[in-house]
Amino acid sequence: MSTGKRGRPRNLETQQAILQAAYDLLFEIGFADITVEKIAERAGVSKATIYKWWPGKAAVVMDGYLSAASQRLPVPDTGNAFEDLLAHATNLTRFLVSGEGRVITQLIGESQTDPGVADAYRSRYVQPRRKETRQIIDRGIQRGELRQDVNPDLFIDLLYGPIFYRLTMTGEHLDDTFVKDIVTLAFQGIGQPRPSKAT
Amino acid sequence: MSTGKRGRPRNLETQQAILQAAYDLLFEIGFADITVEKIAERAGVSKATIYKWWPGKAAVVMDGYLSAASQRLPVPDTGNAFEDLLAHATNLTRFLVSGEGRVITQLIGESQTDPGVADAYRSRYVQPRRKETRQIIDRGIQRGELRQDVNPDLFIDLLYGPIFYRLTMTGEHLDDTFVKDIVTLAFQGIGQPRPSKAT
Amino acid sequence: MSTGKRGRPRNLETQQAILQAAYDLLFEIGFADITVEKIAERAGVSKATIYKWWPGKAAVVMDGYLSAASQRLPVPDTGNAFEDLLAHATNLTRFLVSGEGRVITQLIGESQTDPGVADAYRSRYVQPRRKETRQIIDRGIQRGELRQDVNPDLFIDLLYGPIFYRLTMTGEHLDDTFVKDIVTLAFQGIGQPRPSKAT
Amino acid sequence: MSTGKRGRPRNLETQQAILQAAYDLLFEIGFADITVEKIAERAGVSKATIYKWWPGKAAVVMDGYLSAASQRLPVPDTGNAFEDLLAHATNLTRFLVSGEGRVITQLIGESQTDPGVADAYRSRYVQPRRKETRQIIDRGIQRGELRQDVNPDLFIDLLYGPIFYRLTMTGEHLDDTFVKDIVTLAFQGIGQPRPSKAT
DNA sequence: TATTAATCGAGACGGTACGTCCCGTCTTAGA
DNA sequence: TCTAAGACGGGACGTACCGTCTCGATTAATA
Repeated sequence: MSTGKRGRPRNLETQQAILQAAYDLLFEIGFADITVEKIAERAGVSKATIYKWWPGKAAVVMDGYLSAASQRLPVPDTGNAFEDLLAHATNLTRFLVSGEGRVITQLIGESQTDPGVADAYRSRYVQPRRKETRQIIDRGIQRGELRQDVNPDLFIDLLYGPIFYRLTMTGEHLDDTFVKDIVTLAFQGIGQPRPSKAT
Repeated sequence: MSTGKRGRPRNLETQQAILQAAYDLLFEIGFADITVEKIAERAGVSKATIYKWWPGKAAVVMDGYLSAASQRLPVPDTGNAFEDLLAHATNLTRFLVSGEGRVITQLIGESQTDPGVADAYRSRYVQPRRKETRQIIDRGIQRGELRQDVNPDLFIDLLYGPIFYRLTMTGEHLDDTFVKDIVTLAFQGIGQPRPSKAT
Repeated sequence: MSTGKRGRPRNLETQQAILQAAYDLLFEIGFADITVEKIAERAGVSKATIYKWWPGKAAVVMDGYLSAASQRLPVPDTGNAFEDLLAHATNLTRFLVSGEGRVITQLIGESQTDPGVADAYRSRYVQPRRKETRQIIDRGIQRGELRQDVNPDLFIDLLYGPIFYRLTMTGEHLDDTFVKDIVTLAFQGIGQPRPSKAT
Repeated sequence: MSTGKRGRPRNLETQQAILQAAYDLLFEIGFADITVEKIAERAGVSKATIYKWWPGKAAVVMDGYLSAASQRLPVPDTGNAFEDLLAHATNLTRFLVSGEGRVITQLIGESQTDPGVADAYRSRYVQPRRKETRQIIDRGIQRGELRQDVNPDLFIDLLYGPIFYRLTMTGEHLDDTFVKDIVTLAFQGIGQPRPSKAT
């Protein structure tokens, strides 16, 4: 009875080399200038091997990035929701504007056109990050620091949306001050504070 | 006296035909499948003419889109900032999720990689839209409906960031309900309402 | 043990198809109107493949011609040098003025400008032909019919030079009579015959 | 009559400038690399003007060469046909192998494909030269130094054919020795000298 | 131990689009 | 009226990658 495991097994090192090469190239020459041929050459691998396991350049590069970039941001837990969210958002922003995080915009860009890439990005990057952030928010809600009458996922959109909006669309400066302003504003709301509600 | 206008003048119709062709193709086959050759063929124009005036496909297509898409969103003025912003954001969102507006994500995607395209997009699309929105906000501030102690540009980031965040990154559903929720939340803030602080 | 034959081997049929296509086009539309694209299309081959093995159109066409045109002229051997040379020169001339041989002038033309083509033409066409002719001449010398005090290669220049001179430069009529006249004259010399020298 | 710029046919200067530019370029970059645009630019003339008077690059360049290269070779007249022909052929050869004359091969090459160029070359270059040479030959015939029973035009073919044959086809060395050998051989014939015919 | 099946490097190949160059024509402004 | 400047449609150039396809060599599990 055959287990279907005949033949030369897939070489793990080869896959690693491909992903590593894709990752390195992402920083060295950028997504747009990457080609499957360059990945193959740097990995010391044949093009056919790459096409055997991935549908194309975008998939390899995204896979390469997601595999390597598992260095999670720390999830702060100071006992104060505002402090935690501010710290987290600040960390994220510092990462995004660093050379390291800069490649993310390119992958976001590609994912606008390539559904496979978009899927991978969302399931392997966005969702996990949201889960982390939910921890902070849930703690804040439990402690009564955050509203309880609203779907808390919206909090994430409201806090992180503006950051990515600047990053990918307006191109305006992204720094700690901006993050602090946005987080503060998101906490307080843009509406005029109710002047002595109970009056 | 030479006006510097020697030689056969640039044919305006030709440029129009090119931009129109690029625009049409954007909807018919999508950004990724557009080629300069297809634009040239459809416009009844030679490739060289296109390359004479634009550096490449991305530039033509972006130009074609921005030239055609001058159909401005109406800027509501109901006398109430919340209503105005909600209406405006809702209109924008409806446009973005329509077939018409869907192409925008592709251009945003491309602009992540192509600085020229990003510049064009920001100066000819983002900035004008922000100016419109500033009118609403300024009116709201003057009427005392919106905070006066914060840079009002942040309001825009807080309101519209989440919409584009969903559109381009999380891929989650974008509908009127979400917009209403976000606008409402942005007004109130995510923080627990101060329980009659002054009491 | 590796024979250094890694990779997919070069497809012989492909090369044949390219050379054949180039050869056919030479007769159908002439050298000037040939393009690499036309060769590729007719051969059912991609342009890149052609450029991989030849530096350009001229090289392919010349190669195509030389590969196909190995139909050698017969080398007569009647026992008489004059008869042999006359027959050979007549055959050559008839060939040159035929549709078949007419394309040669175009290749000669191209070789004036393209050193690679000139090299190929000389080593694969001119030299072999000269070798053939040398056989006739050597026999004539051995039989005492031809001068023995002169470099016999000059004989070839003297006999065949005038034929190509008419063909490529003066454009005057080339026929059997002319060949006979030239061969006869080359045998006798243009100088006044020594009037009974020994008298 | 007027010496100023008034009423002076400007186009004559223009024509000269075009022909001069074509001629210069022929030496500087060679026929193959010449373009109408380069001629126009160097002549300070518009392309349209060139196309108004010539059908294309080959025609202009050939015209430019033939107009400039009217520096005739001297036609020697020593009283001896052999000496005259040798001197003339030597002069011609020296000219042909010089940088100056080297461009001729390129024009001969082009004329293999372009009938207009071939016509111009033959009527304005080849025929005049032949006429000159006929003078020498006619004198030789009258003096009894050259055969009288043969069409003297053949003499020219026999003498000059080999020179151009080397120049354009075999690519072998062309020097004074070769010329002397060929002229001598053409005088004597390649056949074994008649051993005292009348004996 | 030999067979068999799969992996893999190398690289040829058909194909598509690139961005450039030049062609030959045409259109305007200026002398 | 002639012509320079130069826009334009057209066509071919030679290049770069795409994704597919042999090859031959390698590698283990199976027989």
